[in-house]
Amino acid sequence: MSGKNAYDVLYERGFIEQVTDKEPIRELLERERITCYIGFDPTATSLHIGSLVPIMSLMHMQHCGHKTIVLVGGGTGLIGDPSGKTEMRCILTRDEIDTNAEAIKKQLSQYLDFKEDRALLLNNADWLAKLNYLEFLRDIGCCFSVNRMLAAESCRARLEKGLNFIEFNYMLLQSYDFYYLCKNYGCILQMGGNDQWGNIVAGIDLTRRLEREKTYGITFPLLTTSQGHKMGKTEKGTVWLDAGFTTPYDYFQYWINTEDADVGKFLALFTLLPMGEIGESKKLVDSELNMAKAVLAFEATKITHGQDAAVAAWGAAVDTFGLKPVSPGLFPSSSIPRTGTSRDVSAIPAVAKTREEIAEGIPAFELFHDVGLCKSRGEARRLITQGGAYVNGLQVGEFDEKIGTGNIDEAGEIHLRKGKKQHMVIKVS
RNA sequence: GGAGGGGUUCCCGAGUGGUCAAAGGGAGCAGACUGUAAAUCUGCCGGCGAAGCCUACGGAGGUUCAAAUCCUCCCCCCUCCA
Repeated sequence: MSGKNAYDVLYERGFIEQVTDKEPIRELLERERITCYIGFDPTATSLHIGSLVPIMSLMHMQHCGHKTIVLVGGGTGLIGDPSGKTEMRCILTRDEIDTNAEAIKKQLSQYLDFKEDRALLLNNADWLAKLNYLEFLRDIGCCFSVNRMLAAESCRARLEKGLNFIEFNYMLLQSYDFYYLCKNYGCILQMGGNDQWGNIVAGIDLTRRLEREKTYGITFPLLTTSQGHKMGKTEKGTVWLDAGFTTPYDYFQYWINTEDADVGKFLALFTLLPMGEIGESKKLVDSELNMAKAVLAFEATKITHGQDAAVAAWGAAVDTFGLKPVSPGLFPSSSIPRTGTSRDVSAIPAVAKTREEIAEGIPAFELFHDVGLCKSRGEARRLITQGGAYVNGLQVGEFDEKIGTGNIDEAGEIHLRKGKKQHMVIKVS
């Protein structure tokens, strides 16, 4: 076993909401190299920030020497987990799910080491799809008490709104997964968001009945920001882990805009920096906290997109927001650049235009819409009228002011800005 | 299967023939203040446009000069009964 006890690591970093048996789990993790698993729903071709807590927990488990199984819910995805949702989710087709499952597998290998079976990627469609209904009912269904299922918190919430049979069955399938993984892969710990508690406990019960095997569960807190907002949602929509959906620049910006009250918590959850250094940063007050936010943004971006992309996103922030360098004494383990300005603006969102396209000048409101900064021309007009639009740092006075070749700077670019935070560069060729 | 209640703009939720692009709240955007934070205050908040036009109140028809509002049929959801 390498270094620290995985339970202690998860606990001190704020990952643990509930545990089935605290001391036994701790001792087990101390004593043995175990196998644990977390399921991910293949609802899209990329996971988003909402899945980051589970992903980080698996990284910690792996770093502590344990084996991890990432279970892509290719089979359960056909059903849709009712837990934690107020409405039934739209059901995807088999093809969509297979495509998504593949993409997610690939994505997760950025975070976990899959070499030499240190981590496994499995798809529950491989066993769930083969199940025979009558056999399943006989062998598995008989182990479940409907009374108990109805009493579960996750179910009660949905009982208000209505819940159909396919969803009600979800718990059996997830329980079966745990049993299957225990039997075939020796997996004895399931983790997941706190909304999974009922499903996890049900799986533990099932495994004990069928295999006479003792298994365990851990749940993570369901994060909202201090404002009570859902994690990972911004004006631009979901913050994805895929660079094609959410650029490293936007990803960095998401984290650096963390509310003051969340900085310490997020550093612990979303970076791999030592807790000692994170504790030190608690002394930062007022605007000094921005340094901690920069480190959070940098480290989080690095984990998801790599060092180079993180440096570029940081450079863009230095350039456009005058981000201050982080003091050398703070977060010594972070690889964030410590010195001066980079003038590297390559990470700022950009669009290309030719000289001909703008030769005659484009009315500002059309340009802001065209470039994607505003959803419609009307919105662009409002923006400009309210004084929130800038070209090369200068406020646009009239909504139909012509922007053209005269606005190109020495670097061959035109810088557009919406409000304080949203930048866009037009590269003119 | 029977009875009743519902489906309204991103969300919640008013609105029962014209004054409704539709109250109010939330979210969101912009401005002021700041630290790319929070809180607060102000403005905006369907699309295209000069007036004006188009698209929207589950779906399809109909009545009417005029319908989110009335009628018919259909779909979906909830509650109670079986």
